[in-house]
Formats: sequence, structure tokens, C-alpha cells
Amino acid sequence: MPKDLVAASATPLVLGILSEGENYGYAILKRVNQLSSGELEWTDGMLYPLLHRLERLGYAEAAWKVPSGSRARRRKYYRITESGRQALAEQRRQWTVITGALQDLWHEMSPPPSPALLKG
Amino acid sequence: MPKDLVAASATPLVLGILSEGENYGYAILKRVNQLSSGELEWTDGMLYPLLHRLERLGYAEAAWKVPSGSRARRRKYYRITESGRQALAEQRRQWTVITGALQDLWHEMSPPPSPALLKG
DNA sequence: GACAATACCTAGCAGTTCTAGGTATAGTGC
DNA sequence: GCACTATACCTAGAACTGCTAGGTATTGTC
Repeated sequence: MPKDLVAASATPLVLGILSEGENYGYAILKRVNQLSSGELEWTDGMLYPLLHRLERLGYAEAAWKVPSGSRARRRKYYRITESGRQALAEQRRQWTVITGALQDLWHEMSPPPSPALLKG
Repeated sequence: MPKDLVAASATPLVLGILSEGENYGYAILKRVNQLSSGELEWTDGMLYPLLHRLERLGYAEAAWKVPSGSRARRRKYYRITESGRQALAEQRRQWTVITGALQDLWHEMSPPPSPALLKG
């Protein structure tokens, strides 16, 4: 998977995951791998700076928590803000513009070579 | 439109345009604006280095031509190669993976705010 | 006591795109 | 003949940014 595509999808992907409910870094990492069938292969070093940026931009708020079994490792949970939801909606719109343009082109090409398509 | 998204879509967009038939820089620029309803706003300085890279990678071949009215300005026409078609197919597949992941997330969100959706 | 999994963090390198500036021809209006 | 716009292409290197690589620490388990 090329870097630029990974980079461009990172923010909407994480905001989208947070829109499902608050979550913490390590779990987000697993969720991304799951969503992309392991094709994205993020490292934690890629994710944490992104989470910090979302926080800096006001798109998410962070809070330290300890899971119920009080002995466990503390986690930093991120919760999406209203501003973050708006940003996500805008980015979603932009993706639609791009994918629309690409689909106009691919429309007349041979059928897609993808393994699993339209799984929604 | 954020830079990273523009950058990530540039190569598949141009390869897609070339898959319609050979074309030259200035006209590709117009086609991109048309396809994106003017939202992409590429400059020629962005396009030419990309075309050169496609050529260097063997995804396209270039040839100077003068349009039929022999007085006109010469143009450098690019034609997609077989290798370029394969690259396009692969990138198309990758986009499908990403958009699939995003759609999984957006699936349960509020309806898309996009102006014109699914125009295919 | 050693290893793996969980969990988080950051400096600064590395890699790239795009900005800004350049060249040149054809056509149009005056 | 002159000025302006549209057409048409090119490139160096600044500017930006993401990621690599390395670091800390706890819990469980063999």
C-alpha cells in the first residue's frame, strides 16, 4: 500500500473509528488492521502523533483511564468532539468528490480486480 | 481540498485519464478540473513532474506531435503502457480497500452531506 | 528471570510535493 | 506593430510532513 494513500486516509479513518465511541491508541490500531483486512499495517509510531494532532486541532479530547480491573495498564482514551464530527463530515464529502471522479473514469474500464467488493 | 488527498489521487486520476486515450498535459489539466467539478484546482507545475514520473516508471510513453493545423503549438502526448494499466488496476484495488473501510465506518453515520453523489 | 503483549511517547531524518519562476508560440483586438 | 491572453511546456530547490527508530513501563506467563 503506497504511503500517500495511507497518509490521506489516516485522519478520516481514525475520526471515523472515534465516531463509533471513545477509544484508545492500541485498540484503534487493531481496529484499523481489522477494517483494512490487514492491508494497512499501521505502526503505533504512526498513530500516536496523529492522535496528538487531532487533539491539538480540537477534533478529539483525551482522558487517562484505568480499566475496571484496577491493576491493569492505564490507557489514554480519545473522544471525538463536535468540531471533529464536522471535520469528518467535510472529509467524507471530499472523499466522495475524489472517488466520484475516479469512478467516472473507471466506469468504462474492465471490471474491478478487487477481492472483496462492496461489503456494506 | 487537503493536500494529501490531492496527492494520493493524482496518479490514479492521470492514469485513468490516459486509459481513455492518449492525451497531453494542458488538456489533462482541464479534464481533471472538469472531473472534480473544479474542486481539485491543479496547477501545471503539479502535473508535469507527475507526467515525467509516469514516464520514468514506464507507465506512460511520450511523443511530441503537432496538431493537424500545422502552424499550431507542438504538444507532448502521453500514452499509457501495459505496465501502466496494471499499475492503475492495482491502485484501483487499493482505493477500493480504503473506501471499503471508510464506508464500513460511515455506514452507521448520518447520511452523506455531499452535493452530488453516485453519479455513475 | 526472560520473554511477549500491552500501552504510550518523540526527536529528527528522509522523502516528497509543490511553489515560483522561466521559456515560447498563436490568436485577437486595436 | 503592439499588448494581452490562452496555450503549452519545463525545473530547481524550498518547504513541508510523515514516519522510522528508539525509548519507557507494566502485566502475565513459562
